[in-house]
Amino acid sequence: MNDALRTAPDLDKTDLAILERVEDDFDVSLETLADELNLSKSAVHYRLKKLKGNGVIQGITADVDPLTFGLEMVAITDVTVTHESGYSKEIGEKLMDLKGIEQVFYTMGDVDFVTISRVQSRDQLNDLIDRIVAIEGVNETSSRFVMREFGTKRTITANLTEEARDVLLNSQN
Amino acid sequence: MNDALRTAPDLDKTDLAILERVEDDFDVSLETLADELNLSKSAVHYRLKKLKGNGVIQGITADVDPLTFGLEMVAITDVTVTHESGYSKEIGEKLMDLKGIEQVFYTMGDVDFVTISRVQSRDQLNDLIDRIVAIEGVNETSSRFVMREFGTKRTITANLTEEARDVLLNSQN
DNA sequence: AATGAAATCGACCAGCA
DNA sequence: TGCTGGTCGATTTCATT
Repeated sequence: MNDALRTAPDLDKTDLAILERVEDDFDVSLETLADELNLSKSAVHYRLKKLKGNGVIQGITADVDPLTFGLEMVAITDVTVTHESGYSKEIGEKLMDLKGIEQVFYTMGDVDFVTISRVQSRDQLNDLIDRIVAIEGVNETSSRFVMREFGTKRTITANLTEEARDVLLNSQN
Repeated sequence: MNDALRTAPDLDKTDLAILERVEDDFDVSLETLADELNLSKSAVHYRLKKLKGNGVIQGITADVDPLTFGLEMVAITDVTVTHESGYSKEIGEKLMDLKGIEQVFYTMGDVDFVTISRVQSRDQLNDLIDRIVAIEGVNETSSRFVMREFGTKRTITANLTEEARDVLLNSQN
């Protein structure tokens, strides 16, 4: 069996249906889910609890509007580090610790890190870049402004190919 | 007043405290929140409902573990489009519609789009890139593999600078 | 793994500061 | 407008199958 599926203890299509629903919107009543799936409310609850317990559902979070806080500017910044410094893990963590940085990726190739940050203004981005460069081992940075963000689709289930779905459902069920 | 704050109807520090909590973990009881904030359960509920109503909280979602579904490969892909095609909006939406693509950014500069995708394998990434190139108006692509992802900190409140906090709290309260 | 009943918690309402 | 306490409905738990 695929090593990557080791943490996926036999999900069936009911679990998948639940996940698809709550990943997009957790504010659905058990009754609605139960009706849709022809199950009792308790059964749905039982499965949800199990999915939380085994880590398939990692958490329930509220999505807060960035614009409410004036965070209207997004930048993608390439960060290169000095080749002597093998401290990629430490540098990555220090980048994550900076206020304004949302995501940090350590990549293959000559650009070492890619960060995505959300700030209020160009000044704030300049400050942020100063703090990036101040990190020990960081060589140089190069930033691009984002003009438009196409609705972050961070739903895992929506990103599954049909083949991936089938593999999952046929593995045990 | 800052135009960007037009949608932020006078939040006070209690609202901010609630947001910080539920943005990280919505699975916290009203009673716990009420105790922490020295408020009644009803008051917390009242504020939460308001925050949902005015769009500060955009939704409640379950975070699903990508590895459960074998989605262990992340790629950052630069997409350039032909300069004749002014259909950036359409192209961006078509990119978002592709299975595997999580985020799409339209940027300033010579690289037009940056996409972040999560797939199961190199083959799946190749398929995805084929589908990207097949989109009308797409010129060429260039991908980088992500070797390490430093914990996506997608909490807005955690990314606020002290100054931003102060501006918010002093604006009305 | 699923069910129904019992306990607990959240959602809503009327009234009040 | 924001809060309180109380009521009702939903969710969580548990014994049982």
